[in-house]
Amino acid sequence: MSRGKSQKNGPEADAAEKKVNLRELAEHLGLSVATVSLVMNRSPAAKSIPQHTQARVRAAARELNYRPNVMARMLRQRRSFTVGVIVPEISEGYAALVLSGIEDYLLQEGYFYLVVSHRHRADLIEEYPRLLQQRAVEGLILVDTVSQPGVSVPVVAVSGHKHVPGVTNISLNHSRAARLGLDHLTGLGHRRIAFIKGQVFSSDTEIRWKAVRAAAHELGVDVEENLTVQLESESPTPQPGYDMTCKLLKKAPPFTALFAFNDISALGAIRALREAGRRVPEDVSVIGFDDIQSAAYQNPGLTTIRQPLREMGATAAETLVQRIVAPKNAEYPKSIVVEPELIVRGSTRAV
Amino acid sequence: MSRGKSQKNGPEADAAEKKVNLRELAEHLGLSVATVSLVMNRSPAAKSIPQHTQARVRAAARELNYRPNVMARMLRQRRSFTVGVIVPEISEGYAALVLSGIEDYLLQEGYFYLVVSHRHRADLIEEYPRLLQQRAVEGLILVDTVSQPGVSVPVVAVSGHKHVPGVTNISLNHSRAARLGLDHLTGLGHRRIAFIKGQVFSSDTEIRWKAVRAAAHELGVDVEENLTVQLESESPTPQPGYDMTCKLLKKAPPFTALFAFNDISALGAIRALREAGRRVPEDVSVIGFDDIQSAAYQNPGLTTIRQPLREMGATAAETLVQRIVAPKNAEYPKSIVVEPELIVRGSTRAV
DNA sequence: AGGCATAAGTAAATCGATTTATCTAAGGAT
DNA sequence: ATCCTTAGATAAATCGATTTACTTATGCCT
Repeated sequence: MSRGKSQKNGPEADAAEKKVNLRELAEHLGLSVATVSLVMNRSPAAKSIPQHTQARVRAAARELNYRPNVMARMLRQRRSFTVGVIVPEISEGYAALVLSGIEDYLLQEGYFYLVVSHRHRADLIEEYPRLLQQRAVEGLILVDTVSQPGVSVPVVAVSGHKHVPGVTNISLNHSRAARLGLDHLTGLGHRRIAFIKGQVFSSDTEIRWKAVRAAAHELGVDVEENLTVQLESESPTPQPGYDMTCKLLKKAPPFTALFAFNDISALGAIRALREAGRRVPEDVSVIGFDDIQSAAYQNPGLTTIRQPLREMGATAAETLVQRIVAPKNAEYPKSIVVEPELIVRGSTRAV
Repeated sequence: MSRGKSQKNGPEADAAEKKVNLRELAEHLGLSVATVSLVMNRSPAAKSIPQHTQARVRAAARELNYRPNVMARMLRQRRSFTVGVIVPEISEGYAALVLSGIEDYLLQEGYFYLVVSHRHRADLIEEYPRLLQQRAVEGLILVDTVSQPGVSVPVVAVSGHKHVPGVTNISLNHSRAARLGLDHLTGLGHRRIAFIKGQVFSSDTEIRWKAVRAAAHELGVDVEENLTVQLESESPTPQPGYDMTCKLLKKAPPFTALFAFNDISALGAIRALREAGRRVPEDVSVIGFDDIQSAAYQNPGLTTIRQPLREMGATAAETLVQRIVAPKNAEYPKSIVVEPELIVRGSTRAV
């Protein structure tokens, strides 16, 4: 209470309570709703209304605390200034960073967004695009989600790779990413490298794996079947990475480095290695992917391939907004590629 | 393409393209819009309409792929089925988990939510409640955000502690939490315990610190001024925890345990301790707070006081929805308290 | 035959803005 | 005196549903 604002501290405090609509404002002014609306929207048609009247209108609007009803405006303009965002899960590093980039751009442009997370349930992946469209979103951003939305609004897919009509894909330069990672490991003298592939449902799994094999081939590194495992569970925690590394440690020949699908699984891998008595990085170097916020604060700090996730989100939002305001059949980018960056920390070292 | 669905696979595929509205549907049926609306909404007033006609209406709606326009419905019913959520930051950890709980409940009840993050900027904390209300949200959830929203919709504050009219606070039993943590540390024989307090803007900082001091007093533990530091930066990373632990290591007398404000700062603390040559947990035990998802996968695993963040989010959403549908001046809970849990992992051990 | 119920459905108001086409009065030109 | 232009505004349609208060026809009862 000590520093609380008083609840009623002026004439406008009362006015703020009751909502006044355009008609009431117009009556108060002795003008028509049309005039008031034109003035409030600074419409070009308001040019014939003298400055004096315009000022009077705006003063009254402020005084009565007039706020246009968005639902009415949306209905009339057939625009919602809302976009839908579909993510697998909010509670993990990847999506949270992308969302934060999306938000930055959208709010600044006057849009809001509705988020839904499908947790890899196929029925929800099917249903949510429809549901959001019924909610009148003007566009959709899919984050790490493979879907054929039968939609009539613009769609931008972050980490999308399929060419689908109506969809702009934002993706990392995976060839370069793979090359960065393997260059780093081979540069440190590693030859026997284990790999953790992503879950089948992750949209980057396939393309990244292809890129890794291509890069390995270029560098003359063997990608051995029995040094390769694939994440399986849907858990957004490091657990799947832990599980698969345990499996690797059981079945696999010795290896000196591990290339994980992402940072989260790298954390699980490090834990499994430690428990098996293998030190990181002394015995095994581990490299992750993404550069989530806590990667820098692991012990040791996680060497990783950074994806510019926040920028990818912002770019997705920017592209989507451009497509929303563009004419119906305008051209649009089918694909936007962003560049990775190698972040060297303590989890990798020379053999 | 190989497993893509065909783009046009039936008569309804075309119908799905063009939007049909209520009037058109009614014309197609040779009925009035009133009748069709009553049937589609299963309104009690539709009881006089024979089953046969009702079936006909629904069949046509399906066939023409009729989807009611939400904006029109919202306008008429003066309901948006949307709530606003204000968080400091959509990053990993705290807010992400709470959001995920909020989403679980809201979607299931047919609500959507708009998220905004203020990043501790005072102007945004002021502005966003207003902005969201102009967007016609029916209620507001504040997550870890201290604010006096001058609002006319129900508000639920997760980790809110101030008694503000119109606000329901959801908070942890901090006395018990502090007691759990200190019981654990003293049980392990620790007496010289360092503390990291939260940032001044964090809504839990004050109450948690009071609780810690009270618990320490009960247990006969000294809380020494020069073993206490306070987080300062706004960064959502472990950096502030790192910085303050460095400071602690410089100025402070020796200590055997560290009680961090949250898990994120505990990670920074561990890094700082390591760099100073102090092993965790051999030389210093570290206990965190929150139990974020990666806490279990630190090396060592982080001992922490678990807040049921997901449940807190779900409870916040549930309470808010109840308040939204309740009559205008109904009673509502002023405060809901949830219980913490001690999670013992590898970062603490006996002296 | 007259009165009343009921079934089946509809007309019209309403939510609150936006926007186009139109109106009036005053001034200027001829 | 008449016509034209312009400034200053407004009436009314519209967006697409919801919902209340009716209407009309039919059947039943006495």
